[in-house]
Amino acid sequence: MNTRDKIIETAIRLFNERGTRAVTTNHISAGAGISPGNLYYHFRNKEEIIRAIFRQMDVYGREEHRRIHERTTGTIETIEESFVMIQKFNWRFRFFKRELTSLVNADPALKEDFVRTHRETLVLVRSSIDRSIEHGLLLSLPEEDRQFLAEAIWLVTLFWPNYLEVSGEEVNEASLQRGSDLLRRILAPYVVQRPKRRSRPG
Amino acid sequence: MNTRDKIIETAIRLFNERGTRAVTTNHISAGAGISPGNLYYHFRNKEEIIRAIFRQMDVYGREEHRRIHERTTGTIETIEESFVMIQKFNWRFRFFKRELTSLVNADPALKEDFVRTHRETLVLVRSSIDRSIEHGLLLSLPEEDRQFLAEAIWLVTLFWPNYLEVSGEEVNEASLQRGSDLLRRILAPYVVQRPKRRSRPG
DNA sequence: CTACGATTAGAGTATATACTCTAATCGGGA
DNA sequence: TCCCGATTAGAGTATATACTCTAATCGTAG
Repeated sequence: MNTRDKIIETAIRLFNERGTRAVTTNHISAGAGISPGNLYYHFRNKEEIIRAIFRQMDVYGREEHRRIHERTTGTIETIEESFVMIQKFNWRFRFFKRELTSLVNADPALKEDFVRTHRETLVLVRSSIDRSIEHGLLLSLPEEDRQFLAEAIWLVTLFWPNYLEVSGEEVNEASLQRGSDLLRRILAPYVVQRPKRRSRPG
Repeated sequence: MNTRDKIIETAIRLFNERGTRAVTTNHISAGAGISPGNLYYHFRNKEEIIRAIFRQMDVYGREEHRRIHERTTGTIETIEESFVMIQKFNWRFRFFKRELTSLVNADPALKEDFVRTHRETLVLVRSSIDRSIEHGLLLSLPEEDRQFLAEAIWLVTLFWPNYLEVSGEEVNEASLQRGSDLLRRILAPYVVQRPKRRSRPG
């Protein structure tokens, strides 16, 4: 692993553990086993490290989205699966979601990048809904309702881990599953296959 | 206004403007027109100021909740009204919601306080749903679904301003209204008197 | 090998920031 | 009036932290 990547990996780890505030560039260089000077040879400043992490997150995220899109048939089960996949992916970058609002507020460049990705994601979710409707898996909905449904899904996906943390709940397999359940219940009324039939396997 | 309150007011203003990270205790004392020594006579440290702000928020919040509870008949309209009221109240303490996860993660005492309030609020929302069902305004739902509905409502209420900010949208009357709309659409399927007859099968 | 650009070390620095200390002042009761 | 505790001023300090500087070393093309 080259020095640049070592810095990024260490930063992700420390940020996840202690938050961007508490972690200094000197901590990162020490953690990566390099000198502060070396760190600053690769990054102009701390903000740039965070931006680089976001860019990596973005690249992985797009891959993830593509994978989800490919295997998604539009059934409620695949939507749930996608949620779980996204949460697992987010776990690696959990500090970012945790501090999301502060981070994007503190760095206009980062905000711009995030907003772009955010909008693209919303389009993806929306198109997934459209597809499900076309395939007769979801009830036909007017344009406006589709958009709102997409936003509801994305809001829950984006903030569920934060919700857990501020609720005093541990973020683990089980509690993430609850987020997935919540999503299912939000979607349930729109699923063509009668939603009231709650005798799933289990 | 006494010195202590002056400090709190100034801190709220500056935190809202620039975030807790960028605002120093010296900024606060300067902004309040007092000396740093004086500030530290009233508060042991910065964390204590934030805790004091939360306590104030909590007191106001409880009043607000009581008022909402009194006038709420359980119709979808009053639920929307409550959302808007809560958002307006939150606006005064917007830094707190913005940095919510970081703040509670950084201060265990604050976290404990917040979690308590959070749980109480969830109970309130839940009882509001129960009441609506009893009055025949919402469809009867099994226990589990009620709880999830309460959580969905509270999650959206809690994170809607954050969602707007990270979406690159301005937080204003109109965008807050969209949050209220979202909430209505989440609830719509459970409302007994169908709000709008849509062209949907069933 | 040599030259040389890329990389790295690590001591060093300017500044910021949370917080302290002591003396002064205020305000109200005796 | 004087006293005395509560309050306030504000210079001062220890520490942290982001970042710099220069010299050393590495890797590789010629």
